[in-house]
Amino acid sequence: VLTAKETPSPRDRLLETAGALFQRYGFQAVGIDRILAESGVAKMTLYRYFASKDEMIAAYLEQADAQFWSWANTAMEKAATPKGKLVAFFEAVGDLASSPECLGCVFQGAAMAFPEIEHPSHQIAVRHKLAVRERLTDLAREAKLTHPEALGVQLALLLDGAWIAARTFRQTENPAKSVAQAAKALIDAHTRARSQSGSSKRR
Amino acid sequence: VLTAKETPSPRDRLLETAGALFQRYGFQAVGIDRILAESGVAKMTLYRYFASKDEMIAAYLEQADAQFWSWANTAMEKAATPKGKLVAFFEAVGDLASSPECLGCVFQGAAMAFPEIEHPSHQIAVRHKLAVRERLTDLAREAKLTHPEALGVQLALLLDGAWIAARTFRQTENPAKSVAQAAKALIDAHTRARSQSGSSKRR
Amino acid sequence: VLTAKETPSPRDRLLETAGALFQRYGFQAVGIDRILAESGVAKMTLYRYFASKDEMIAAYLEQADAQFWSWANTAMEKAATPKGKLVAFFEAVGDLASSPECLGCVFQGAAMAFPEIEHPSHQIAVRHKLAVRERLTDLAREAKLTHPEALGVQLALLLDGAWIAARTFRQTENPAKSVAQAAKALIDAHTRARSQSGSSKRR
Amino acid sequence: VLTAKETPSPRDRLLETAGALFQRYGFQAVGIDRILAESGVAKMTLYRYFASKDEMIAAYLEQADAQFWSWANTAMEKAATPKGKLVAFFEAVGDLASSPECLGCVFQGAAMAFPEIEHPSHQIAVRHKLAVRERLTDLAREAKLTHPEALGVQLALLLDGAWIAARTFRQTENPAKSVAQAAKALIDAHTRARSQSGSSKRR
DNA sequence: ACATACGGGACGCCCCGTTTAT
DNA sequence: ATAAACGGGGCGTCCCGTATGT
Repeated sequence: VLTAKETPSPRDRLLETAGALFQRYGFQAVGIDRILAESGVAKMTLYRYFASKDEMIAAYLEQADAQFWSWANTAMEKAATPKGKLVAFFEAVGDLASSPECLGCVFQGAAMAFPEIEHPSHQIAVRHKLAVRERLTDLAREAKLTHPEALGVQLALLLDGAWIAARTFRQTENPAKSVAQAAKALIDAHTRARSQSGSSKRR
Repeated sequence: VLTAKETPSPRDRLLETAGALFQRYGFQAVGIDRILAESGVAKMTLYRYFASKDEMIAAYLEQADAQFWSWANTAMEKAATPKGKLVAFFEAVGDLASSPECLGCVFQGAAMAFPEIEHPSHQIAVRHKLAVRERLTDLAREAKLTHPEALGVQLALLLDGAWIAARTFRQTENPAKSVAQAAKALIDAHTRARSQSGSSKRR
Repeated sequence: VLTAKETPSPRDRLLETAGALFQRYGFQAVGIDRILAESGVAKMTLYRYFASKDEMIAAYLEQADAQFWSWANTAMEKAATPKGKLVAFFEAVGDLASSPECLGCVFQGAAMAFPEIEHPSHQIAVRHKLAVRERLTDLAREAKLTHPEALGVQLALLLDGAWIAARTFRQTENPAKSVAQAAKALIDAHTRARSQSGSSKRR
Repeated sequence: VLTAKETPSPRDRLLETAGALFQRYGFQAVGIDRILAESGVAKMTLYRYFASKDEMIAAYLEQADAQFWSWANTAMEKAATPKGKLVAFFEAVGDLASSPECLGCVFQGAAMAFPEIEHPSHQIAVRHKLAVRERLTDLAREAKLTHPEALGVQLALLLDGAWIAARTFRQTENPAKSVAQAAKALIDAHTRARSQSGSSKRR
């Protein structure tokens, strides 16, 4: 009934150590030797779990994606209505992104470190961002907000702005806390009957 | 009126070549040798103008900052009122960030590539972002919008979201175009007499 | 009369497989994993019989020493006189060393692969070579040849020259066949009454 | 008129350091990192002179071949007649091979370390050994000895026996000194008018 | 100012011999 | 007995900054 709980598997140790280093220093600045040294794992062990450093990065990103959704769902569970979930989510984002230990969004880091869109890790980042946008759009639709697709896109922009702000301004002048207010403003703008965005008349 | 323009100085050639490479591939992925090869400048020449690669990056960022303001001012000149300038700016951002040749914001790239906030290039990025926020706040204040500081922060978040989106989604599903609509919504929210942001009543 | 012969013991399978690989590719180029894979023995089993790869090599060399003497005695048995045994031995050596499947002398290989004379495997090689020299000297003495010690040394040199030639020239231009003629010449030189070797007159 | 004599070129430093290490420890036991550390040469410099470790080994062997002939010719110059040259050569070999600092023949080492005859370094070793045999045969022919080809082969066997003995027995019981006596015996055997070698019947 | 070389170091991927868990 | 893990090392590539030649 217990399955190897005292010592986490080398794969998990690798991903955990690598993830911490990647978040703090970036994918390119962290060499596998450092990951191995800090995780106490042998080099051959790494290459039996992952074919290359890039694959380890991809595996880490997949895991981070799952962890993000777990965190996001937990944050949204506290609200009952779709609109409440949206607000709760952005309040949680604002709290997290303005906390000093937040290092930003690893998917942004992956998209920056691997600029070629065909790169597997870049693709994972794109898929993650699209999924987040989709989720926001779905909530907007469930909340009967006007132009849910446009709102989803706008909220996604705001979200990414908060993450990059968290990384840029770590302690000082961190603007990420304002993301919740901005999100509420956008939601409110799509709550009123008279449309502002979308196809009303302009653009 | 300007002299010696047919042959740009080695320093300018270096910064131009390096800038193009840095934007496309990132600061870490571009080696000094490639910059030299593509610019046709000798290595010793580089080190007579810049003490190190980092200093060259810093010089490039300073130049990019000036170029950004030149571009931004040009975009805003087309409008007469402060509010119009804000809108014009975000429309220009939306056009640029959603164009396929846009590679995102180099200051974000610098902040990601050099995560330590004490790093000179990171500091330049922070200063740039603070200056942009300040400019947006000033325009909001000049436009007599409510809570100009809060609006400036929110617009800055939106702006960074657009830049990072431009880098992440290059061609496909690029959401950066929506930044103008979102900005207008936030501006509108701060135009109404009854405050939405800040401490009024909330949600 | 001998029991359990259909399934040789893991130890014997290891030594046989390892020996074949060592002879062909050398001690350093053959890894433990390959020996295990080709012999079908588990790794732990190997380390239950031998404390290390070096000890397995040593065990293989001891076995090869016994096999050498078995082969040599068989070759010499065909002659009745000590001198005849010497000649028969070198004729057998010439035949073997010039055959295409001969891979040379493993003791030479051990002496080359482990140059430190204190190394156990090097020591085994030295002892083997000394024993061969001693045997040749004894036969020379029994044959009443002049200066049997000197002749033993010279014949040993010739013998080693044949082995190394067998390894160097595998198929083409193999000179090892000439070892028998050379040995006979040296034996003849020590058959004459008037000494040629030793301190006769010159340096 | 002087061409960079104060500091030997990196290539020469590499070959000298590598040669000393290869002779003492063998080709496989010496890694390029150790060669670089002991020679004070950068890794990239090595790979600008040699495409691989194997090519460096081959270059070292070619240089060793030239040095061998220089040494051999010097030894043979002291004698006037072809037969005297043969004797002088083997006396020099005996002196060198029995000296404690002699580490044997690097071509034998190459032939053992790279057993495949197609391997470039093995080929160099084969060519070296064939050239030595040819030289001995030529001298035997010039000396009007009987059956010069057979004598050349036999002397070559003896020579290789001396080299391998020098490597196997370093200090103790080194038999290499006897190579000169043995060579003289073989030369004497081929000096007499009536042939000893071949098929006659003996002496 | 160019061009080439160099030293030093990091890194990626791989393999080896050995030990420890299952 | 299967299988995984581990420390250590090896090779080849790359990069940065300096030092030459010239």
